[in-house]
Amino acid sequence: MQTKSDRIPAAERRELILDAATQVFGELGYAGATTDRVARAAGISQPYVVRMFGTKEQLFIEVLERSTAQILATFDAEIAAYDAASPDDRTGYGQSLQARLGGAYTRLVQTHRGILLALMQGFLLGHDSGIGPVARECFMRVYDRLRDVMDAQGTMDFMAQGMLINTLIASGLTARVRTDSKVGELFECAFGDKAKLVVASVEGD
Amino acid sequence: MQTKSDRIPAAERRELILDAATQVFGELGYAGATTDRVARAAGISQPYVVRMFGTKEQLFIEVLERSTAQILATFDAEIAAYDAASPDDRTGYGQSLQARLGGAYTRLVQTHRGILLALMQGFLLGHDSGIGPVARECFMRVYDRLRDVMDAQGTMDFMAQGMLINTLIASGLTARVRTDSKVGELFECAFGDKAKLVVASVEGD
DNA sequence: GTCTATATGACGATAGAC
DNA sequence: GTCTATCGTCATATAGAC
Repeated sequence: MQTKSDRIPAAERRELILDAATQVFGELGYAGATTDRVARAAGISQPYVVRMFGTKEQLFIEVLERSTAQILATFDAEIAAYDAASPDDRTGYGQSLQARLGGAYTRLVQTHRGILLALMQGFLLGHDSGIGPVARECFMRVYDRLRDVMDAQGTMDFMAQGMLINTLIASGLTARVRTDSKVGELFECAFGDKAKLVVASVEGD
Repeated sequence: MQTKSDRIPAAERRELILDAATQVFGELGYAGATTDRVARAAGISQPYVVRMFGTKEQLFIEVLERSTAQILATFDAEIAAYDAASPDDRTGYGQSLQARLGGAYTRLVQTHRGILLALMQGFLLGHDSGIGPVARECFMRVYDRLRDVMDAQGTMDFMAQGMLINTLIASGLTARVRTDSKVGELFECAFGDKAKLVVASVEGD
């Protein structure tokens, strides 16, 4: 199956594997996912995945850390854009910035759902002595960054909505939006005018 | 190991197994849990667990359904108590009832954490063709019941906070409440004056 | 009603060739 | 840099005794 042109640099291969692993772990969870499924999603053999990351656990940890970094980068960009747009007006800071960050999260749901789901799967693994500490650390990194630009209650509300959104996506309720009016109503509340966009993006898996 | 006095009626044994399974699945997730761990938590042999429920999947499904029924019963009791206390005043319905239901949820966290965590684990399994539909159904049953007594936005907010709380518990951040002031602050927002009580109850696993 | 023994399959990880 | 082959472990489920 292997031809000469399939050989690519390790650093690049790492990223491809991490992309695949983020998707697979996000969908199946840590225990539910297999290194073989990750390998197939990345188009390589199972032992190569293990060889490159040492263990399945280490791979998952790297997925969690990369996902967190990506979320923070997304938020940072939004905050920077906000600061650039209104460098003088610091009074209404929290309100409008919160809306911007919400929009950024909604965009993340559409384009990089895997990183949100993989993190969510990690959060539910607090009991695990290897993964638990990493997952908590990731959670707190996100919290801290948001807390820099919002008050405690605002941060709590923002993250709560994020967790609900993650749950709605992970549970697959998106597929019911058109047939169940109650679900549709829920999505309107969670995503506002972006609800239809989000649902469409999730359907095109 | 078995003595005559260990033999108990099947119906009663079922409940004991379901109790144990709720705990184990809540902590380790569906894929991460083993029927052997459930069996040990219930004080019986692994094959007996399988014999009684057919498959691990079926056991998990029954856990999800029982947990949902327990949550709904808790809410129903709270709603009934509220109706009894103020049968005439229907104007301020939503506001105060919401606080009551929040209190009920907080009590559930302290006394029956497993049912919330097991459900949460189920919600993240939307991809699974056997469990996914059941989990979505459970989610919607809770949503529908709350929606009967709140508007859509209120229901969304309530469930969002619930999902955040579930995540905080599952991730094990409770253990950090005393050492990390940022975490403490988060819990104050999530649980208000009940924060210390909740933390204490979770620590006494 | 409950156990022991075990068949069967799956998964993570290692060895070693190319 | 990547594969094939394979080992050891563990987990679900079955068979059958008590």
